[in-house]
Amino acid sequence: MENNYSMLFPCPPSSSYQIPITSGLNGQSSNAFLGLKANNNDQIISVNHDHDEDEKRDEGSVNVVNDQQGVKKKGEKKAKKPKYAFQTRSQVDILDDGYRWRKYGQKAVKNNKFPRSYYRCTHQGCNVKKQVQRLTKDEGVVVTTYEGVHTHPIEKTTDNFEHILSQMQIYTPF
DNA sequence: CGGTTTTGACCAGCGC
DNA sequence: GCGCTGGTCAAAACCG
Repeated sequence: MENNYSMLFPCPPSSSYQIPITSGLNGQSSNAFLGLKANNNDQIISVNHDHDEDEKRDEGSVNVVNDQQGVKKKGEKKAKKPKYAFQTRSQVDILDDGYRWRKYGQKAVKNNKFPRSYYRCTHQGCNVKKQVQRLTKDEGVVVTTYEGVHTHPIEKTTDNFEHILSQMQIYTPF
C-alpha cells in the first residue's frame, strides 16, 4: 500500500506510475501521505467505467479546423469516456500530478459560484483531459475529474508533487 | 519569442 | 423550435 494515489490518476499499467514519496515532508515517513486518504480527505466520488471504446479524437494537431467535433460516430451512442472524479480538500485548485496541463476553457456552472476549469494534457497524442471545480458549499473542497488515460510516462519529477502534497497537509485540518 | 492563460463566441445535447 | 447548460475553440493577452 505504498502508492494508493496511483488509482486516482488513471495511467497505463506499463508506465509503472510510482510516486516514491520517501521523505521531505517535514521529516514524516511516507505514510504521512497515505494519511490523506485515511483521513477521508480524498475520496472518489464517481467512477464510471464505460465499456464503450474511447475512440481517439485525433487532436494531435492544434490547428485543426474541426468542422464537426462532437459528431464522430453516428451509429454509436455518444461514446462516453471513462471519467475518474475525486475530491480533495485543498486551498490550491491546481493539483499538480506530474503531468503538464494546458488550460483551454473555463465555464461557470450552475448551482456553483465558482467556475470550472478545463485542462488538457500537453503531449502529442495524449488526449487526457481534466477539469477542476470547487464546491460552492465548501470552498475548501476541489473536485478534479480526469478523463482518459495517459499514454506516456510522467514528465516531471516528484519534487513539485511533494511540494503540493505538503501544501495539502498544511491546509488540511487533520 | 514561444508557450500558456484568458475570455467571449460557438456548438451540441437536452428539456420544455 | 427555443432557451439553457456544459464543453471546446481560438484569438488576444499575458508571462517566463
